[in-house]
Amino acid sequence: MYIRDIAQYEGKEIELKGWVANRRDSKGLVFINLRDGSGLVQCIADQSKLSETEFNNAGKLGLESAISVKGIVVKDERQIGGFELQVLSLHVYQFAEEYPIAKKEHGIDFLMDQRHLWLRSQRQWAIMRIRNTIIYSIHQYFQKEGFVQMDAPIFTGNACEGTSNLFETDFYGDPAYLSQSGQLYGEAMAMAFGKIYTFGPTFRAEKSKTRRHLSEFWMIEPEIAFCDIHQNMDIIESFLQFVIKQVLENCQAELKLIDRDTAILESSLEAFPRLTYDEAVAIIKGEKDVNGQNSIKSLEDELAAVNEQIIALESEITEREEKIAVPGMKKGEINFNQTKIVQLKQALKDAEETQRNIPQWLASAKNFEYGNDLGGSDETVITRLFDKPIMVYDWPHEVKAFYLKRNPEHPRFARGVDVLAPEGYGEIVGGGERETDEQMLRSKITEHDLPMEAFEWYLDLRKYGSVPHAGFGLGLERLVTWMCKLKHVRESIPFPRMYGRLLP
RNA sequence: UCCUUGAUAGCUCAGCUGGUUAGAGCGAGUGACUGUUAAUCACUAGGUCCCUGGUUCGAGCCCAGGUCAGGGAGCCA
Repeated sequence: MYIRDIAQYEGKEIELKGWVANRRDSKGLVFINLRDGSGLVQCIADQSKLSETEFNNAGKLGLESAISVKGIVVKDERQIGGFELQVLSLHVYQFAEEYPIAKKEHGIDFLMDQRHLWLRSQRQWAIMRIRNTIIYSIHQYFQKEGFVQMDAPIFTGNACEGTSNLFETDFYGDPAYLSQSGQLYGEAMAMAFGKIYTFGPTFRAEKSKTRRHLSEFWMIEPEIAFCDIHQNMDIIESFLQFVIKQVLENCQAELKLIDRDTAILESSLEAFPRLTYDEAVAIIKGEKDVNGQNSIKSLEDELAAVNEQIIALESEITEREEKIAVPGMKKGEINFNQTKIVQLKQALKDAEETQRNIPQWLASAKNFEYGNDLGGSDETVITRLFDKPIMVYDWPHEVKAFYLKRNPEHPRFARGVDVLAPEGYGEIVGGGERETDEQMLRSKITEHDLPMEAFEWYLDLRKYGSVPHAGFGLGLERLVTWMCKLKHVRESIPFPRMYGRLLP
């Protein structure tokens, strides 16, 4: 019996097992918010309906104590799920020790240290359930489209794209690296099965400290034989839209719990704009407007808005501080104002950080040098102008991986495609059409200063039935982060691994 | 690796221009209250002011070096 099914049992007696998410008492009454992993329900322990021991135990329950209760389900519109439980008997599995996560705001470092417990909180529960729906619908999409799920190795002997820093391990005395992409193996498997996808962990040893990086994350990499860049973009679009639709249909409650405004998810069900690199650069530099919006001007407007917001926050803080300094105010009102002041100061800190960042982004956008890869801030700048993901394709070949095919009409462009999520989230997918010509690949491998012998098996794929093919890599955590509109990827995975974070 | 912001009670923070015995709220403990939603009210306990060195009659506050953390750049999904 789980809380999520409680509506079917109105007026009936049921048994629930779970943890105490909150407890309050009053004379003769104890209110217990019970959490069982499937949902939350308030249980009322009434002195007149319980034995003395049971009632005393109810009053002693600390947060996260484990209990089971039997009782009658009663409809009550005031409650979270619309129902509450009138307790008839209560069994205690364990009285929990003092729980470190208080019913109050905490700093991120503290919460990350308590990640094993933080996962129990409502917001994390909602995020992880959305993550689960995303994973499930990814499999549903590919399975219904006839893709075969296959796994690329995690230990590899070579740095596949020769770019990222890899984690080195000892493989029976030889150096081996943790995989940073299953891409090349995906191509081999696609030549065997036509359409495949991998879904596995990926490792990057970058000392990145930003809101979009993890050292260990999950990547989905489909690879399709007989597919060009445009068909590849069609697949990316229909795939992402399927996932978004599933989340919208199945996670309404979770989205509401985390206050996700779903307007952008809904508009993402319309066709994604497809821009060439040249068009994207023109937009970033402010040479070309989008829907009447200019990137440079919108940044400047935001900076002005942030400046105003800072002044407003500062004056509200001063005002409230002066108010509580006057003697005679009731304690409850002082508390309320103090809590408010703490929140306002946090908002002020965030605003000041934005205030420091925007000028850097502006400078980066204005001085963007044609031919470079888009930086994190450039992605932020461009995606703020759209209400759905955008696809940028045909990149200068120098900035992209060696295995990408050239545009046959304009060989200075490689047929890569990046999908940038809206609302400033940036790259969630990177992919493209692969080079099919063996000699071309050999010269690119030499050009990138990569060890030829490590790629001989890969080059074999171009000797035996080389065909046009394409694929892409989706960063699961980045998709979860955007869809939940999280501030940081670290909240999108149960136990994040990042620079400086190996525990818990 | 670079730029930037920070570290004070279990947690979130205040602490003025360097000045006597370092504060609040939450949490914990005790008590009051029969409908609470982070309940409320009263009382109690709770401190290596990140570390090392320096300046000073005097340092939580100033200076130097370090550690850890937040944000950004680079790199990327």
